Amino acid sequence: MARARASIDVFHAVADPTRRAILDRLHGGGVAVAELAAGFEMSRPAVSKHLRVLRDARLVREDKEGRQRVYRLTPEPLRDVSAWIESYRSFWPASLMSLKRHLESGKESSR
Amino acid sequence: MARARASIDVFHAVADPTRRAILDRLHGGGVAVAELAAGFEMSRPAVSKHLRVLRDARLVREDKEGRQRVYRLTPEPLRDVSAWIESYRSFWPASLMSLKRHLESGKESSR
DNA sequence: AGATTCGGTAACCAATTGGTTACCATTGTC
DNA sequence: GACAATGGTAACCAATTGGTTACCGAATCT
Repeated sequence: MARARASIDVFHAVADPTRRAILDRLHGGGVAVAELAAGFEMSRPAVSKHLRVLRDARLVREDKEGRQRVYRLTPEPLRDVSAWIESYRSFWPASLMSLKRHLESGKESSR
Repeated sequence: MARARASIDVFHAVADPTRRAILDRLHGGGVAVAELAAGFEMSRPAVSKHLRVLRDARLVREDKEGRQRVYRLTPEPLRDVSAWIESYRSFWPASLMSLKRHLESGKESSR
């Protein structure tokens, strides 16, 4: 809710498998376009267009480094998706437990 | 991972704002098609088509009751989306805490 | 049985999507 | 300065989407 229209359309951006693959690929750190595109079957401009959608959705950031453009994850907008799903969590309580345990294992002793 | 191709395409199903609205509308319990459609600007067949997509994605169930079809939420496939987003959570740690607190307040004393 | 209601599907249409090739601006190298 | 590398954008195209109207089957009510 902080920055009003922060996300142009995160749900739409994330709906495409290629775009999710791009995000997944960026998970390990910044990647330049050429290197990114090399990992896909499609042409470089096609990847560029996907990157644009991701940029518009604020899911990635573009850093100009020399003559390359390095793309990096900025997945904060996914919070919107997560928040929306949150209200459906009550329908699968089992997963609640495992998530809780997951969080617990990260923090150890809180309560 | 359990049932292999359980979801035809949850991400796609959820990408459309109307379909999300339908799911939200179903949040309170089962609703028949006519009543559902009344809540939207578009025609009844248009809603029917959205329902089909949601059905294919296993996000809703259709119960025939008399001559009505009552639709109900079966949002388990959203777990796939949630799981995918999970790996990006590390990028916004603040939310981790609040979620944990949210879970804690719901269960109170576990272990 | 006949009429009515409920809702899925078919046929169709305009707009959008995801891909292509061609072109261009910018940056780095010789 | 000339040339190569990098990558965004334009123009175009086929396939998909989201909507419409028309039709039809199934269930309910006289």
